[in-house]
Amino acid sequence: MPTLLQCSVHANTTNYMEYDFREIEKKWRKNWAENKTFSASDDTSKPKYYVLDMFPYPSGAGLHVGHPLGYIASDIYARYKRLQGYNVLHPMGYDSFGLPAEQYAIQTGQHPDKTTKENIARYRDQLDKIGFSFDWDREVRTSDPNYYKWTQWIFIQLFNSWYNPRTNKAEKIETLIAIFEKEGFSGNGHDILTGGVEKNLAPFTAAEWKNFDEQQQQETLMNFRLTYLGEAYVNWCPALGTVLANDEVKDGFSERGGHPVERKLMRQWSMRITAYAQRLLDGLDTIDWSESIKEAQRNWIGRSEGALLRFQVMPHPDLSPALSKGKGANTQGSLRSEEEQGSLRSEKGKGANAQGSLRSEEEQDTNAQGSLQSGKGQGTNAQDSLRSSDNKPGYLTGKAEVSKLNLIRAKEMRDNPTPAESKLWSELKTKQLGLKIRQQHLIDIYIVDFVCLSKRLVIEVDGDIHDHQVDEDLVRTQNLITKGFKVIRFKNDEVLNNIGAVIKQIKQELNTLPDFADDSDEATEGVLEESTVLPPGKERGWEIEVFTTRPDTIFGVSFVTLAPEHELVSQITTPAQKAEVDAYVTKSKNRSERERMADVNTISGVFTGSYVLHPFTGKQIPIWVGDYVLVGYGTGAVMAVPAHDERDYKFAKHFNLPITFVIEPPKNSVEAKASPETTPLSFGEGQGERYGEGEQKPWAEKEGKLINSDFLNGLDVKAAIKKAIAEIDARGLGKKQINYRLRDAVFGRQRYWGEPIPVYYQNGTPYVLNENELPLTLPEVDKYLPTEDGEPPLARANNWKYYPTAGSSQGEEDKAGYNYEHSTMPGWAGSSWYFLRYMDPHNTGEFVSKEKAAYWNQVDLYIGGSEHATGHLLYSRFWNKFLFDLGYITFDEPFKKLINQGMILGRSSLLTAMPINFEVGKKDELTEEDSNLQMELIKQRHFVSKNLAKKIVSNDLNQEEESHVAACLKPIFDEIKNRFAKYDLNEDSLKLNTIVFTRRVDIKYIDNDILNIKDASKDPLFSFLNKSQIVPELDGTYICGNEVEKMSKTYYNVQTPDELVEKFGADTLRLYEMFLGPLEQAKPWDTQGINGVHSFLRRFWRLFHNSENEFSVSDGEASKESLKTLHKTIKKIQDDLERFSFNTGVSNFMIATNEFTDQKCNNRAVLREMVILLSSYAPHIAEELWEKLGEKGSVTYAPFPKFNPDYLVESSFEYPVSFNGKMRFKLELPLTLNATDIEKEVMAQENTAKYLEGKAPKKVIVVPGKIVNIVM
RNA sequence: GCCGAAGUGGCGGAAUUGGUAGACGCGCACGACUCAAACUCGUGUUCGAAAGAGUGCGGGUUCGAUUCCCGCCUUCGGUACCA
Repeated sequence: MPTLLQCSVHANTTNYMEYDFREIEKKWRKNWAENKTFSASDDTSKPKYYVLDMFPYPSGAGLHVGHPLGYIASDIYARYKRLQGYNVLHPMGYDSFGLPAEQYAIQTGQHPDKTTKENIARYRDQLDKIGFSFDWDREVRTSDPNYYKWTQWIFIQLFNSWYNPRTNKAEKIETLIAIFEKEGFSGNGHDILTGGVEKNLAPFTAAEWKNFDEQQQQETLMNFRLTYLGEAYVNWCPALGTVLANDEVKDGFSERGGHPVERKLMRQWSMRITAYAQRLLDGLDTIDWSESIKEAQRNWIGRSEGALLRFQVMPHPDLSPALSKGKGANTQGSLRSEEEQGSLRSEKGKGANAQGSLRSEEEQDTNAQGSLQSGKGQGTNAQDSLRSSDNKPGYLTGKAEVSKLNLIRAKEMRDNPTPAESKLWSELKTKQLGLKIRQQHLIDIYIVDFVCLSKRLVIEVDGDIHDHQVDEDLVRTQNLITKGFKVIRFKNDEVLNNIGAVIKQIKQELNTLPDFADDSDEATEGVLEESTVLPPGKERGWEIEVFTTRPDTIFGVSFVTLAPEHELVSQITTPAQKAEVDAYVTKSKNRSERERMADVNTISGVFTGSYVLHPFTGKQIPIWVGDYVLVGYGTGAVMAVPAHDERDYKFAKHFNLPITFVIEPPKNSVEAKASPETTPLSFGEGQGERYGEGEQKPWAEKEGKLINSDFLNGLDVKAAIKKAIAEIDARGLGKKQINYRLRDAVFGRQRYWGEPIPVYYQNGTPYVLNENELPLTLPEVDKYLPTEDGEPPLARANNWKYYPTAGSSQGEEDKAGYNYEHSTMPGWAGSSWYFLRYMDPHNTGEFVSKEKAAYWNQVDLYIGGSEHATGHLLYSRFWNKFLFDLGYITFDEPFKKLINQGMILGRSSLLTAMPINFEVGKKDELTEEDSNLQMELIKQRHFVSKNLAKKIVSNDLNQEEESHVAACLKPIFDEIKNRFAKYDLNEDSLKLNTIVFTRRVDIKYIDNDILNIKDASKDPLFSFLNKSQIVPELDGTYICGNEVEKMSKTYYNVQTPDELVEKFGADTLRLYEMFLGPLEQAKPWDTQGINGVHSFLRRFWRLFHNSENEFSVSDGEASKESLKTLHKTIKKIQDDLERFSFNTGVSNFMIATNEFTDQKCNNRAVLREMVILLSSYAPHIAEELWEKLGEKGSVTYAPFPKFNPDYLVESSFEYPVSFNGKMRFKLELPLTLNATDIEKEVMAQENTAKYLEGKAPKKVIVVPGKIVNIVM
């Protein structure tokens, strides 16, 4: 071996001519590459093991020592599994689309592909140096068309699929079409609905579906596709010119680049991840991930169980008829976020139809519905919503609330009048009044008993009334008044017993009223016959829909709060409140997310002037607007229960709104939790309602007994929730509901450097490409910037259009071609399925073959940073589940075990920077120039070595140090004395100011905390050192302080692996990174310790060599001690690997090596096993020694040593003898002794008597083979 | 605020099921080798002079607690008016 005798860099003495890691590592890197040592075979007869690292983004900065930490751990494990005989898949590739390369391209004009390739080359070079056992033949890059062809293909599969709740999985869209053709679609209640987004889609019959034209069908299907075009509020980043995913935004700024982000409504491709919310939640229980990541995902999905509850709005008489119109507006009430967005857009449509109060019902109905429907976030605009009003079901239109049942009931009402109604009608229809009176006539949304349209007089006969009917009648009356009607009421008794007086009163009323033209004869009657259907006896005004997890507190509702963006706000605000509400809404909308976040404690809100009716008590409840309610969650409206919710409580306090306690905390809880501030309340009858008494606090816990709550009284919270939901459901006020915080994922980016979305538009309708037209490659553009009219960069591409291939049935437009989608896919697209491509990276016919996917299956071990907790790790689970549903793969979860490596923190070196003081007596006489100079000198920092600085601050200098510091500062003080003497310089004031600042200095100028002043001051970055005085320690060294913080260029604390590999070798680096501490923990980087690990490898090397550095091992029997050391080590190493405790693994190698050194063991058989053990941690040195031992082939595939416990059997044990649990001395005893004998032996000891101090032991605990404890 | 993780020498950390606290390494001190330095090797190194004390703090369970239980404090990570 040439390496053996060659001198290493350090080897200028014979003593140190040994382990030449540079030669060894170079040699084996080459050997592995040439022999493709780590190539994974697809030999399915062997057991497989899949070890994966998180996909790196090849940034221009290259790797620092923190990056390879996880790669080293996974590599050790992969190599361990190979030793165990597994067929190991351990691939690596690059997530190579992304913003930084594009930003660089914008700045420099360089094609991002070029910079990306350069960055990858650098990454590869760095990775190669560390000796990873990646199978590079399987490398994938997301920006490679051969790869993104399949990303596009998956997009198409998602587009062509929907989520079927009946089967609870994704299916081809054809199965949905089959359902439409057979059953049609029956609206809200239809169980093929998913996700909630499309729930307001209008019902249609099978026949109607078949009659839809192409566009209508496409629009309808768009409601169900798993990737769809829709309008959504997005995180828009103006600086980057693109939208960002929620997880790419941190505190209102972009994660990459730190630019401000704002909310904006945009037409976007989205992924219906919400369809999988429940399965993504359930799946967490089946995988071996850290609890913190699972918890983060659970929070992100944010499931909450509760009830959807409708509150009827009581329109205020002051509300203008035009505004108050709109039956449609109430039917769905408040909306989810997507809907909300739509409602903002639909204003136009709404305004357009809301003209007269007496247009035909049908028209009103459908228009209002249509405009509302358009808000369903399905990528429509105002035009669409207008178009949709022709009542053709598309995904925009539809009437949700009309049911045949109601129609029948309405007719029944008319056909079966009460006796009183019947009696009155017989009088009125005789025309004795001289005016036309109508019976059971529809006005707006109400069926009135009788009406004279030409006089606008409504005559009502009340049945048996009870309390809350009064309130409902009040609403009805008020509503009719706003429509320009006068309402008179009679009781049943009056009609039945005194019909004459009733008729007389009616006549009087009619005489006093002016005439109106009765122009609605046919129309209104017709409507009544055809489509007007109302719930019996239940009039409807607008409704506010709220989501609550606490339906049990329904009787504690004292107000309802709407989000400022809520669509009903503008409609229900009374004229008196309008100015105030408008101002508030405008202010809230303009507040940035960040502002709202920073300002959570400021309570703000405004009263709308309107009320809702309590669904159970009929009480009036004020409607407020408050920005503590978020439009994006639930329905954008809350029922406020201030007594049992912190935020509601604060709001109520602030605006002095009633607080009604409805839950009495359990007695013991109150006592336990009571503090002066939370004095238990007295919950007696009549005490329920309180107005802002300071000492009362909300009780938000889910325990206690219900009070002041009618039918819920006495129940505990859990039971009350159940009963409340049941009652809400039974009375048709709402229903049980599960809500998720998870939003659909926006899938488009207005950027160049990403996968093109394989879609073209024909008449505005999006179509996906055919599979054989993939990949749709990224076109060339002149600039990587948006066009002048704000289109994404892809719009710049020349003549980049879709020309249908054979098979498409297109017409004239063909020649011109169709426009492609101009946005590209987000960064997470390619990384959501890459783990599958590694299984079959060169397959040109499929994204992965079924057989290979079945064999390689789940990733057994996945290592990466926890920063991907809610991004990548959620999206890839989603895609995996989707591909599983479609039968392409056989596993539902992609990553079986996940380990998050902790961050390696940098250790920044800090200079202690101190300013100086000096005062002048004649301040006023300072020239401007000198005054400036004084300021400058005072601002100037001087750098004092750490230990001296400490003493200066604590005024602890000795004589010698004092004069040393003075000498160091003399030049600057002399200068000051010269310059400022004439201003009556106060020389006593000339000293260091003890205010201490710090300044970072590059760690490359630091060795063992000592600054290399000479080199550092030559660096332009630290030229300030030249201008300042430097005060070193007495021995002339300058000692730096240090601080542990993130490794970053700006902190000058970045340690690259390259330098360390150069200096110590890859094996040392690998061992040291593992040795630092537990893999999952964050830990500071400290280069000092690397020497210890390096010298361990040298000692290990020396075991195989004699003092002349010649390879020398003995062939005889190993000593008993050596065998014991070996087998102890085999066991420990294996145990540590199994529990991913790599740091203790390294320790155990050191311990073993120390022991072998002591034993002077160079036994071949023992050392051979040690080489195999070490090979996963330090593969280069292991290969070299393996070869020297005369073994054939790579150590990679040697069998892992077998642990034999026989070698560890001991005949005696050194018992620790404790007194009261405190170990005092040790005693070696044979292991054959039983407890009684051990006790006897211990008690016989002199030492025992000494520690007993003459007392008799109370008890002696003996655990054979473990411990002796004497209790005194 | 909520959720998660963690607090052990001068430093990184070990102690796997309740059984000798501080393995291993760094640093430091001393010694050997050397003209000398580096390297290497050896010895010591929780605090305390000692008795003794000691794993963030205060309690508890136990013969025995870094480990289990209760209550706090601090640090780090995630998340945040989520109804």
